[in-house]
Amino acid sequence: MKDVAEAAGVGLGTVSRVFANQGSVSASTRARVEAAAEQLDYRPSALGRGLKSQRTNNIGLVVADISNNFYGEFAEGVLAQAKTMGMHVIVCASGENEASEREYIEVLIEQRVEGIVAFPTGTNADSWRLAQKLGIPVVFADRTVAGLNFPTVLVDNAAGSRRLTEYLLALGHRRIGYLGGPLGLTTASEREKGFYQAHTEHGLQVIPQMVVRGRFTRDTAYASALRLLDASPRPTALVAANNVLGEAALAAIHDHGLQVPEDISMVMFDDVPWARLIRPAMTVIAQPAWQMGQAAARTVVTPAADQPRSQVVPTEMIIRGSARPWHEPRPAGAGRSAGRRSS
Amino acid sequence: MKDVAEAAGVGLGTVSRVFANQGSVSASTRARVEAAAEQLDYRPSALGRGLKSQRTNNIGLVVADISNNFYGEFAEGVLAQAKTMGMHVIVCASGENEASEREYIEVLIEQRVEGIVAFPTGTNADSWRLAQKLGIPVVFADRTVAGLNFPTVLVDNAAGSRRLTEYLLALGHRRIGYLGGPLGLTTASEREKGFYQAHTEHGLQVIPQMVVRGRFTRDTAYASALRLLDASPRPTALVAANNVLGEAALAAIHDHGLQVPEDISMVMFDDVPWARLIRPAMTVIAQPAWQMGQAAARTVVTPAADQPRSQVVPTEMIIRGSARPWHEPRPAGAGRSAGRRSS
DNA sequence: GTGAAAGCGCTAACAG
DNA sequence: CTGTTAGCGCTTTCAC
Repeated sequence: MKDVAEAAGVGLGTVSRVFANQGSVSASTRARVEAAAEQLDYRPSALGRGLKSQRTNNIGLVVADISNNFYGEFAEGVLAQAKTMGMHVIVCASGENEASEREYIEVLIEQRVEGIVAFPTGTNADSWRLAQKLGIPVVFADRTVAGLNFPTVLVDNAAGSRRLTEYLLALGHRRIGYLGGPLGLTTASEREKGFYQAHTEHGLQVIPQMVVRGRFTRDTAYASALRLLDASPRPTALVAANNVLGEAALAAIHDHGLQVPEDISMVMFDDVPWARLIRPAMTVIAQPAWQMGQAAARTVVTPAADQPRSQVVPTEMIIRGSARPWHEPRPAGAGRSAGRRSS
Repeated sequence: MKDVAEAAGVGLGTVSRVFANQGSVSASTRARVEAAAEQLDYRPSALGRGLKSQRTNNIGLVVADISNNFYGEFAEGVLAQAKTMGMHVIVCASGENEASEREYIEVLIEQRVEGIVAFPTGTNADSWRLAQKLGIPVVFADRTVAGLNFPTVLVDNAAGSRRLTEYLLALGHRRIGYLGGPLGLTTASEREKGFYQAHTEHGLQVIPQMVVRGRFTRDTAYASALRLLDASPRPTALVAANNVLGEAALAAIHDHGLQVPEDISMVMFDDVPWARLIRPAMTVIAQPAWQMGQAAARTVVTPAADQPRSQVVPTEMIIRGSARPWHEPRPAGAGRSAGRRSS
């Protein structure tokens, strides 16, 4: 900037005024400054500005895995909203790992971001509290952290899995497998709760071996799915608590030489692209990931009036063809399994 | 920091030394400083440090659409590598839009990032040149920009689509549709070139109506796919130049009441999750997106010795079940189309 | 309308 | 080993 000032033969302040576009500068001076800047390829430094103004125009985004379509859509929403607000986004992938998450929180604090949107692992309450204490607005997406009353953008997880389960129950299924996540994640525990609720409402009991929990990540999901399929007797239908688990379940089903929905019915959370591409397409609870990201970004930069306010966005159940009615096999029982009849 | 110094009863320099972990500080002083910092919830400011040291430890990543699994995987690779190097990543989604890309380049320059990894739209050569001139290493991924000899991480696009096309040709197909991207993207033009090469090598001519170009984004892909399917006679097989186009093609095929591979064979670029989940699974050219991201991030922070060096990563053709042999229908010609026989 | 000067938080060089 | 000081690039009074 100094160089520009010298080249234009003006003071530092004037150059600053030209670039900050405030205060008043005569047209001719402005032109001279701009010419000099152009000539020198000058670009203002966000560091200098940030240091002085105590504003970075940066926000942090902490997701588990950006290659997961759900987070990807969400991130697109955050990015889009950030762009309209002149904000930039530092993205961190925690891998659902608590230590990693804590490190990233520290990083973002040091970066003096003006807000953090995160899918929290469920722990690190102290780190989150610290960020807040240091004046950084935090918005949680998809999940919450025990003991922290932060603004959140959530979906009604319990209702979602309840609807999925009820749908299967209404179809006649009585041996429904549930592929869930670690209970430390509120998302996982709530979805599991919905699964139980649906059973209870129908006066039914959940069969213990029918509930299997893995991590919400690719590495362990397949093994969990296998465990469920190897139960004896095998479930006639299956609820997957998110798209990663659903993907693993479908792969495991195929690897067992089974077909959906002929041999086993299946439904899941998340309307990812492949849910629409497989035949028959998968019945799902669709979460508006992009809008959630947008809402979270908006909330985080315009700190809610006073109270930590939470918003619950609606989900939509999209019925497609991955589940079919099930009837108790005739006593004169035939083949190996069930669910062969269409309605 | 000043507060910490006062609270600990030491000078600024000492506090700095404690946190930068260099110079020597007596154990007792260090302890006192750390206690004071702890007490005050002090966290060093990356802005202050950055301004002084002229290093931000930030890099920029410019992708088209982070919700596209290919970019998502790539981004994961970048993030992972960045983490090991103590770097943080500002992610920008250009939406394949040139003006947007230019803005982001400006932003990243102002942010004083220490490197930019980008999937360039193919234009904005001047902006890229500027970044380089200002001392910011730039690495292009997947594509290049005309007139710019920057380091790149590429795959052999022409070879990939050539193999895909040859495979179809070897299966007997003679009316192969090609769903490609805008020729401004080197990725798109090279893949299209490979399609032509394969035909030429077989002494065949590409049928003009069989080549359709859309953008590499969701909005127009479906319409392009439709155009191809509505050609008369319809292609007996189809090459999609990336996963977005492939997704659109498959959706269009389904919407036409057609099946893969019974009614039409299909192959594509990108081994996305759904390619493995559909039945039969899709034959693809797999690009090692994660590794490409990792390599790009590594390259961008450790500027290649001297020369702009490019690396071409290997692709793998994974043959699955989405294409089948085709034979000319018997002269005593029957129904509407072809490709009904299996080998 | 414009220049000069102070200071944001930090590091590095230099005394002590 | 530690305190002091200057200055990174910018904005923002405050005079003129």
